[in-house]
Amino acid sequence: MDNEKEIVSKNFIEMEIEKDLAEGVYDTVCTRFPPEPNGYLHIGHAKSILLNYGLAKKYNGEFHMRFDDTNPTKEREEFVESIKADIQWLGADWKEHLYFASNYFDQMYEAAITLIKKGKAYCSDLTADQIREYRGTLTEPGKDDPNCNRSVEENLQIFRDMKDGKYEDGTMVLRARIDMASPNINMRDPILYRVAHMHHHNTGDKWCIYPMYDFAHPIEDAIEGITHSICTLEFEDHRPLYDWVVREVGFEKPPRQIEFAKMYLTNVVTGKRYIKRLVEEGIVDGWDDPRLVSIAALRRRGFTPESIAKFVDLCGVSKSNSSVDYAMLEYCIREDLKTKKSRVMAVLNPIKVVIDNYPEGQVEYLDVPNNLENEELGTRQVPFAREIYIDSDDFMEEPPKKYFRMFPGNEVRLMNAYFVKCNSFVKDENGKITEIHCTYDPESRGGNSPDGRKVKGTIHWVACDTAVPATIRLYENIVDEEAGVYNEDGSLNLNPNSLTVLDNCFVEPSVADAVAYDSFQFVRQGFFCVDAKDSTKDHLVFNRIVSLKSSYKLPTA
RNA sequence: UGGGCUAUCGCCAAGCGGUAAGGCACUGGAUUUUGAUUCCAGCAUUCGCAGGUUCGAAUCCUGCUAGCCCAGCCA
Repeated sequence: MDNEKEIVSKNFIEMEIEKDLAEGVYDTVCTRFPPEPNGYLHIGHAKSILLNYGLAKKYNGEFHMRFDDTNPTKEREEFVESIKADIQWLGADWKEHLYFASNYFDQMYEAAITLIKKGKAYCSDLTADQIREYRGTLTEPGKDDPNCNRSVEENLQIFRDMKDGKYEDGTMVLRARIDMASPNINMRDPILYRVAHMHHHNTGDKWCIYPMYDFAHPIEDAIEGITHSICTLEFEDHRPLYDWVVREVGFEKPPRQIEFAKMYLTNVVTGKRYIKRLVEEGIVDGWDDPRLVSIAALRRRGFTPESIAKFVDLCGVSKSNSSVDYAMLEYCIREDLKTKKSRVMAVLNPIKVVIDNYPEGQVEYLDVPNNLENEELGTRQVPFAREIYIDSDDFMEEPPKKYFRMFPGNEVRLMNAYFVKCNSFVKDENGKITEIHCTYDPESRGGNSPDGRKVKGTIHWVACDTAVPATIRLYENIVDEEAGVYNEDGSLNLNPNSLTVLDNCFVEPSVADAVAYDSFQFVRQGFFCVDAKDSTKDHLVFNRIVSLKSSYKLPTA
């Protein structure tokens, strides 16, 4: 229509795809997300997943889910299940296209035979150390492997023997014959197959030789009819080899590899090995600890799939290494939850307030809209009584200028309830305020006064007798990557504020009906998510997703 | 001292020879039953640096500089 204000520019990958389509290089688009099942997915993977899925969708193509399980030493069934769950949660639907690289081992084996027959691959009994020496260095060319001129027949025989288990691990490899003097180290006769007598989670003990990534990946893509094989920048140097493999093995309409920059979040640890250590050392309580940025952690912390999709979209796709502000992620979840979720009341640091002129023992139920910006969310009944809790931040004995919450003599609005005026307060022997006394205006029920008088402040509250006790955990990101995840002596460099537990909180009773993992906006305090892991009927546990912007700060001067 | 890639506002990011989009963050001001939201305004005379070509360059050329990646029988 004519209200298309947003002119969304295409990213460079879309440009390439459209060029390929226009030039007839490919007729359709087929993308894939090919993780190795060796850990949990994190926010960085979300970008790749949503990018590949989005591209397939945009060009009416196919999106494949494929486990790149060519190295049994690192892979586990547990991870394939968690990865599938995370991708489904993100909404990337692979339909019937779920694949395992290990299911192509036969074709890969045949492809290797083809190369051997063409004289493009040979078997080598050099040790790992020798292979490294022969490879040369970044600045010096390598030397030919003494095995490189073995006859085709002999290579074929040795390769079969490798497959038949006649060689021990590390005693024989299959190498591609390319160019030991190439300035690109990846082209210096890369290893195609290694021997590993290992049980594989999918193929069991059928194989004792396993293909290397550089050989397997292009074949996997080609077999599935992938058109655009999108990966991260560190594989740029591998592209010539990728192209070499699909060409020499003889695939028609071979896939094309395109690389983009990984996404990093500022001050957040995304490295698998660091997270692994945090988990193993018990610093966090698992891969889904809300302080981490694994997909599972973000889910538990309360992020929605939509918020992550928006985030990925906002970040864009490019080839320059970058680190996105965490504030951007927070913005996305705020945007998403803003109109979708109920806005409920909670008191994080309670102070008791007694409304002296409210009848003792009376409880009335106030009809409260769940979200003023979204009428579809309806209303709920919130009990009001003579004794309530308010947040200690919402009262000051001696307020500074421009403080318009509760203080002696000031009238404020209890949100959706009544106007109240503070008359006095009680202190204990330490000078701590223990109780506040107010009077309310019965005419102001619902939060408006018939005489039209205005109040500056609106504060949240919870009736004492019906309040549900809660624990609220305020998570900060666990590690400041800029300062280094680990110190030089190996000790952990943790953010001391990574977890603050408030265990004397109260929330309004309607929240107790919450569904697991549902999120709420607590008035003034920000967005929180019920933590299904630790909540009970009578005691709710919340994780904070994000605080609202610019809360009131006391003037410094 | 080899090869590949990247450099546009504090952070992302458009731009592809015609005179610097947008978002986040931030700062003002208006509205407001959340000091939120919404709204309106402000926010790069300049595109890593230095030359050159051109009527005209962030965009083309040359030379620098900085950062990232590559020497796993990992992916």
